[in-house]
Amino acid sequence: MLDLAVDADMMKNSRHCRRERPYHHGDLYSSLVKAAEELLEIKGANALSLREVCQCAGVSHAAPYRHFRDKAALMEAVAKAGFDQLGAMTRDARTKHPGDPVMQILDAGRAYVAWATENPERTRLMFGGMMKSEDIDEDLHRTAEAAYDEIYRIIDDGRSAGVFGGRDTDSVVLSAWSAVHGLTMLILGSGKLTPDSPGDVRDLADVVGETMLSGIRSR
Amino acid sequence: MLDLAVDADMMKNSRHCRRERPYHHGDLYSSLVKAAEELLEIKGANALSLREVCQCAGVSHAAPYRHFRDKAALMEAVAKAGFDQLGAMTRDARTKHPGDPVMQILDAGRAYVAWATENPERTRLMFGGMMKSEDIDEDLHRTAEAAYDEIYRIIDDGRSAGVFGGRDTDSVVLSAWSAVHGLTMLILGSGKLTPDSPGDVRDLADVVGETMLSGIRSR
DNA sequence: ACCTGAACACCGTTCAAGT
DNA sequence: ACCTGAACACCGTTCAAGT
Repeated sequence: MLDLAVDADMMKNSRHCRRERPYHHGDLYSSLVKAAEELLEIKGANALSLREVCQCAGVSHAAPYRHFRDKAALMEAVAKAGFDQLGAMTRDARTKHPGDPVMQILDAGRAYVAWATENPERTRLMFGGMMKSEDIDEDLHRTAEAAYDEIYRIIDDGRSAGVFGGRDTDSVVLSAWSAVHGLTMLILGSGKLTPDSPGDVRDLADVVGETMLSGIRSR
Repeated sequence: MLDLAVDADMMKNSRHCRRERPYHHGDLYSSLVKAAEELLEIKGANALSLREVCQCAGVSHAAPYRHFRDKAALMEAVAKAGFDQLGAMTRDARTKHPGDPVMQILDAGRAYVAWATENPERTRLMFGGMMKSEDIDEDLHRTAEAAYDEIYRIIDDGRSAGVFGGRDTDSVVLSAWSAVHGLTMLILGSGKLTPDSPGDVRDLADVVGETMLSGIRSR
């Protein structure tokens, strides 16, 4: 809790932090989400305070309560935006390689690992047990489900085409997703795996991706 | 932040919380670790406060600072104990099936997923990015490394025996560990995967384990 | 050597009051 | 309808003082 002056400067210079402030903000909801996303990656989940987010957005520390039930609800909105991006990227990987399920799943895996590596704190937030807690917004659940469905669709199409095997699609999805998600969390969480360039990240994704493919290909 | 009276009762009844308190505690270090482990699983990482841990251990909220640099250092000690258990379980899986690398890795995977499912908050602590931060105790790094080495040894022996393939042992370890760790984190973190019995957990571990084995077996 | 109690700067949340 | 300022109960950390 040192360098308060430095922190203040940093917040002024951050992209989503405003200097001028009319009494009515205009679009405080999405300003708070943007500011929270940015500060989350800078400070980490543990050190991020709602009051900082408010200062960054240029409002008093009580203002968010008009738009969010509490701090957790703001973080849910950040997580939802993340699942939206993840789902969109997976859909892109599918449509980019029509009729080629192997390239679809490999590309989706690369994108998954790359996005998570670039947004580590957001990824940890999304998969850190938040989804498990009782009072989760139905909206968030649906968005996460939609991202999952994109993976399901790649695997299911691949099985229909005879490219992938397995007893049922859910088992194959579970295995493939576990491998990619596991690599992701090991990169984010372990001191051992520390790729220092996007190329390194992609190499790791390909190592795990190839092994995963040998495991799910039809024989 | 409600039910303070209830929480106080709960702490009194918790296993590692003491009622009588001589001025000198005796073994405060390990009492704090035990209390932190227990309260961590009950309240979750976000809601766990050092002051609660102190109350549970029967000392003032300033007492820990004689034994730990700060709150993070106490949590590191909790994580270290977790890696110790994980390493021991993997070693058990190896020695229990001498000469059978397939059963060794399958059993180790089952134990990994089972332990994490029973200790979700500790697992999230261990793999939640803590290891990545700059000022990590060398002790903790060594303990985590020792747990990794147990997995490495299973895979390396299996490759020497011609049971597992792959270009090098590290790639195979990465693939196998990613699959098991990914399943683990999906169970802990996603709302989708919610096994409600140890049998269900084991079934999931076997689904992912079999696919992973098809991927790493020598062909 | 080990622990306490008061103090400090922070935090999330609430609510009457302002615009 | 939207935002502020003061207030409340908490929190991590420090430090002189007690045992």
